[in-house]
Amino acid sequence: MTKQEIITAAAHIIQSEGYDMLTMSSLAQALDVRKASLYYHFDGKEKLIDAIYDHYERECLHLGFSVDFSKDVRTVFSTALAHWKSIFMAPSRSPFISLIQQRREIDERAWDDSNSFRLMIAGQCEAILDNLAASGRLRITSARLMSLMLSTTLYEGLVSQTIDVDAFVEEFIRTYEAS
Amino acid sequence: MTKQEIITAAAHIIQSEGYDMLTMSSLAQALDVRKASLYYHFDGKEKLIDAIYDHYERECLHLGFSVDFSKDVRTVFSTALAHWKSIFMAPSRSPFISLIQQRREIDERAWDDSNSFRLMIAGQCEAILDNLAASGRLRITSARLMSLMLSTTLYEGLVSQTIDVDAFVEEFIRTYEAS
Amino acid sequence: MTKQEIITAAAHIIQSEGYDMLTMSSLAQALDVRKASLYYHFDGKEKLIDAIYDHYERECLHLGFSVDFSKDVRTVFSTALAHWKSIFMAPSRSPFISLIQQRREIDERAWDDSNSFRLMIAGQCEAILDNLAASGRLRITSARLMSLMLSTTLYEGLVSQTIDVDAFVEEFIRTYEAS
Amino acid sequence: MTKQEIITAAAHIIQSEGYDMLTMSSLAQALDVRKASLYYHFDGKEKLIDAIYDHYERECLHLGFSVDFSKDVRTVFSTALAHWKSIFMAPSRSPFISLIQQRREIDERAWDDSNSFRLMIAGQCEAILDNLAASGRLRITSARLMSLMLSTTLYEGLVSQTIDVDAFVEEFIRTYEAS
DNA sequence: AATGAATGAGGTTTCATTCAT
DNA sequence: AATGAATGAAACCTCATTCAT
Repeated sequence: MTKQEIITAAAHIIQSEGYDMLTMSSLAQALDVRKASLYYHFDGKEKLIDAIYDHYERECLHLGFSVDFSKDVRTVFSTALAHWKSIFMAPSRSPFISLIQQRREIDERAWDDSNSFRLMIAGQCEAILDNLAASGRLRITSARLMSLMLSTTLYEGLVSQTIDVDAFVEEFIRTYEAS
Repeated sequence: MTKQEIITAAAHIIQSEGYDMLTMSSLAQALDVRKASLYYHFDGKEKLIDAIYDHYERECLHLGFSVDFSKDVRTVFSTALAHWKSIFMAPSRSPFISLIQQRREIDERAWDDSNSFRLMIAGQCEAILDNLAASGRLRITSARLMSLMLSTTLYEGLVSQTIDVDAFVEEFIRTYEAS
Repeated sequence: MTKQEIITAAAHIIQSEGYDMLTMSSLAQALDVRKASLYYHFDGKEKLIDAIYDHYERECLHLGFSVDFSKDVRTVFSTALAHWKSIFMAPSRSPFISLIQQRREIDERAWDDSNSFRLMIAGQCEAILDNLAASGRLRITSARLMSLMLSTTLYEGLVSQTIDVDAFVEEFIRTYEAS
Repeated sequence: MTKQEIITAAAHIIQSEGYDMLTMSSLAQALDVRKASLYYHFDGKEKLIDAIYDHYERECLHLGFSVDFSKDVRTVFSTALAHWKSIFMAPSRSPFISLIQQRREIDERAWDDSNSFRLMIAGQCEAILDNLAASGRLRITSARLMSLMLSTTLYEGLVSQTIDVDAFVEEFIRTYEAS
């Protein structure tokens, strides 16, 4: 059992059963070790939680991203969308998204991470809209305003899965693409 | 001490300290009664939580709303915004918003309520955009798409307070108002 | 079960099994209640220990004492000795003596209490020697020096029971009594 | 790391933090090794404690001592006092004194060692008083009684440091020296 | 000679709950 | 309507110890 495995198992419990169902007991059971063993690897629950944040922040918040704006509108968006999905929906990262959603209102750190994600998407949306509008491929009145709305909607769709982001983006393109 | 007072106190703890800090002990302390007294009013914690949902759902989800579309664009929006703010930010209701935000991923009921709010705003946004676009006062390509983005952004701004909704609406109007 | 009973039971465990054998479990067992019950009466082990000190300090450190110096030397000493024995050896107080002996080197409070007892005996010894020397019934060169030695020896004899205090006092009187 | 170093480190923890703060963990940390390593040297905590007693008993209880009674009173006492201080206050031995003080009421062995020290001082005091009284340099009624009080007071002063032994001895000499 | 990893036992504490009063 | 007293379960954590390497 490595620190890695413990962190992953803990994150999975948080995602599947909820933050307050993560106990040292449930975690030990999930890993098929005894409770005391966990304390060999982490100096208590709080440190473990910190390590979860540390791990996933390293994993998630430094993901590079580049778009080739010379490609057509649909390609630009689908590239970006694939990137975002790989962050928010990939099985290896979604436990973290679930964590910060659950704890946003309570943990400062979850709040900060949540905002980092928002700002990341917002910035990337703005870059895309700016570029595509400037090159006349998208008809958008205010790229700034639109990128706020677009990114908020995408973020919400990606994390809560109440919005079909593929359909939404498709409709967005159809609506704002320059004839 | 009435059921009402208990519910209110519980909701305040959830808002100010987080859902998992609501314990029968902390609640009793907040109300300055002994723990056992709470069991006279509620048959256990689960029933109490149910009662919190019951109470606030009655409070929040049946709030009527009517807009006089003959008024000018700015008035229509500011009326709607005032209404939404009264739901999401009024001290008497914000504890519930905090609750469903915290528990959205975990409690089915919080999830449902959260979606009800979303759908409510979405529907009202769509009605407004439809009407104002139809009467030529707003230049919007697709009222349906725009109301999804607008309502999502407003919802997010109202509950997380990371977006200045007043400034956002003002900019929205400036951008899409028909000259 | 009253706070009183808990304190007494705890002190008895400390005396008979040693300070570090006092656990919430052993205490609960001694009182034939469940561990959790103890927490109804005391907010944790530390507070319980504090309460033990509080209780016995109130019991022990305010014990009045008066000697009738008109009585003969032997009577004066045996009165005083009876008084000291009632403090250090009475079943109701000896657990506390045992506690402060065990913890003198570790707890500030035990150290302070231990010194209070020493000073109490020292003061009373000095008063006795002063008086009996002044009235010519005891031949003592320096009452101050002798009361330091006498009180230290008595204290040690009373708490550790390695010295037979009765025999010691008898010999002391025989040695220093004015012919 | 040698057995010696472990014993010394353990004794220092006992002295500075208290007997119950000596754990295999704290000891390993103090020595900057892993817990398991300690078990290479000692078959468990109990054996380690035994070794501590063994070591310091060998160190302390066989310390030779001789006084040249032909020297003057002050020299005799200051020689003896220097000897006792070297036992009780020397940095290399004081941890053991602290240990037996802390455990006197609990460990048989600490109790025995404590008494050995007492008896040692008592014997040496009696020898000194006997000799100096016999040679007329000290005016003492009963050397036996006085040596009990003197040794008890010295012992207490040396181990608890609540009595200034130098000043005490000086006053003792001034008081009982033959004019 | 040392240690990484694990563990059973037992420690302190908190939780929701009950029940007689 | 309220509460004093108690409790089983389960939380977090520490302890001494073992064992393969």
